[in-house]
Amino acid sequence: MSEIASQFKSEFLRQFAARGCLYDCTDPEALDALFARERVTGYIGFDCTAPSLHVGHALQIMTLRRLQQAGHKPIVVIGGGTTKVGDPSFRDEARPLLSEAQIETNKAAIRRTFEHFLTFGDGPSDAIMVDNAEWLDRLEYLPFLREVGRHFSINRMLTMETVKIKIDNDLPFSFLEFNYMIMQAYDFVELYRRYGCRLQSAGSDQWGNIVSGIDLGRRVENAQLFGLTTPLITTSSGTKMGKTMSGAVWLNPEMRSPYDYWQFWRNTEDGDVGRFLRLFTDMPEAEIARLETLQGAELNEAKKILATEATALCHGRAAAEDAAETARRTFEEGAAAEGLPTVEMDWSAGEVSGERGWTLRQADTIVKMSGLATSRSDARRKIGEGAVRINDVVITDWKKEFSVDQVDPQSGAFKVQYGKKKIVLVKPV
RNA sequence: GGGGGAAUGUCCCGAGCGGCAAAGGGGGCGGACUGUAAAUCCGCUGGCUUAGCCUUCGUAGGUUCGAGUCCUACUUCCCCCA
Repeated sequence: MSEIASQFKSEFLRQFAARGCLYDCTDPEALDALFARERVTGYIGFDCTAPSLHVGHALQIMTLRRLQQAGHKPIVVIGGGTTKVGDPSFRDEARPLLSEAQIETNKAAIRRTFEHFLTFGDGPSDAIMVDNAEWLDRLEYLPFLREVGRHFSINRMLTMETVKIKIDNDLPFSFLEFNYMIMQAYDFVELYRRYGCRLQSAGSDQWGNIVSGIDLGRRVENAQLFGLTTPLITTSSGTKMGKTMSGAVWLNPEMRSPYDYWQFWRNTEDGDVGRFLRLFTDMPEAEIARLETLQGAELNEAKKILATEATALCHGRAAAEDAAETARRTFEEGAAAEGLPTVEMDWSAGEVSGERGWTLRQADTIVKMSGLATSRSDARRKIGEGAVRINDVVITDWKKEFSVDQVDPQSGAFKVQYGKKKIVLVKPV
C-alpha cells in the first residue's frame, strides 16, 4: 500500500496509508477526491458485548482520531441496538444473548474510553457519539421489510464470507444473527440521513457489511457512500495481537490499570515496534524511522516510547508517565515503587482461625489476595513453580507465615511478585 | 413428521473396556537462556481448612459397591428421509 500512498492527493488518505492503517477502500479515487474537497463525516460502530473495549479496537479508535486530526468529523456509533442482535462474524458458536440490562451497563462503561482519543463537542470537526438503539429499537417489522428488506438479495447474502463460513462448516446460524448485516447496513444509511455521514470504517472482516450499507444507500437514498477497512493486526510471530496474558487487553482503566496497559506495549516483540508505532501512536514518521533502526537491547528504548505514547492516548499523558516511571523504578532499580497496582487486604479478618489468626498469614493467602493467583490452590501451584517472591525473597513453602510488621517499610505493603513482570503491592489494613 | 448422530476439564480442539480429577494437542502461564523481545528446552494449566476431603463430563432421574462410560426422559445442535 505504500506506493499507493504517495498517489493519494488528500492528506488523510496519504497519511493513513503511509502508516499502514489502510487495508482496502471502495472507489479509492472518488474517496480521495472527496477527502481533498470537503470535510467528511465518517463513522465506526462498536458493539457492547463486554464492559470495555480492548486493544483489538484500538486501531478503529485511532482511525477516528486520524479523521479528526485531518479536519474531518468522526462519529462513534455505540451499538446498543446491534448488540441485541449479535454479530455472527467472529465466533463459530452461537453467542449467548446479552440481557438489555447487561448491554446498558456495558454501554455506559465503553463510552468513557473515547474521551482521551477524540475531542467531542458541537464544532464542525468535533466528534459525536450516538447509539444505534435510537433508531433500531423503534423499527417496525413490516414497514422495515418493505422499505429496506426488499433491497437485500438472499442470493447475494449467501455468498458473503461470514455466511459461507457458517454454512460450509454446518455451524448454527439463526435468523436473528442473519439480520446483523442488515442492521449494520441500515445504520450507515440512517447516519447518512441524520448527519450526512459518507464513510464507514472498520476492520477488514467487516468489509461485507460495509459494502451492504453502501449498496443500500445507493438504492434508497441515491447516495454515494464509502467504505474503508484496516488490516487485521497480528504479531510478527504470527499470533493475533492482544489475546495474550490473562485474556483480553482492556482499554477501560477499571479492567486493566494504566500501568498494566503500559506493560502490554512495553512487551511488544522486536519485529513489531516500528509497525506498532505507526499504527497506534501519533509519532511522526521521521522519528519512527530512527527508532526502528535501533538494534538489540537498544530497541527497548523504542518499546518504552511506544508504551508511553500508546498509554497516553488511552489513559492520558499523566497516567502514561506515571506508569513509565513506576516501571523504571521497578525494573531498573528493583524498588517497590508506589505506582504499582495495589490491593488492600483485611489482615485481621479471614479464614485463619484461633490463636495465630490475627497476626500471621500464610504465603498462599497473601498471594491469593494479591490477585496474581485466582485461588489458594493456584497460589500454591505457583509457589511450587518457584515463581513467587514476597518482598523480593523467593517463596518455596506456601505455609511460610508472615506478620504485619514484615511489610516493606517504604511502601507499607508486601511486594508480591509472580514471575519477572507481575508485581502487586498487598497492603494490610 | 420419521430415522441416525453429537454434547467431555466453562479458552479451544479432542481421547475416554463401569474404578477418572479423566489421555493427547493448541492456546495461556511459569522456569532456564536473553534485552521486561523472538526462537528453543523444561514445568504448570478443577476447588478446599491438602498425607485427606469436595465438586466436575448438556439437564433430570434410574441401574450398580461404584457411572463421563449402561438405561429412561428432557434440552440444544448436526445429518438423512418426508
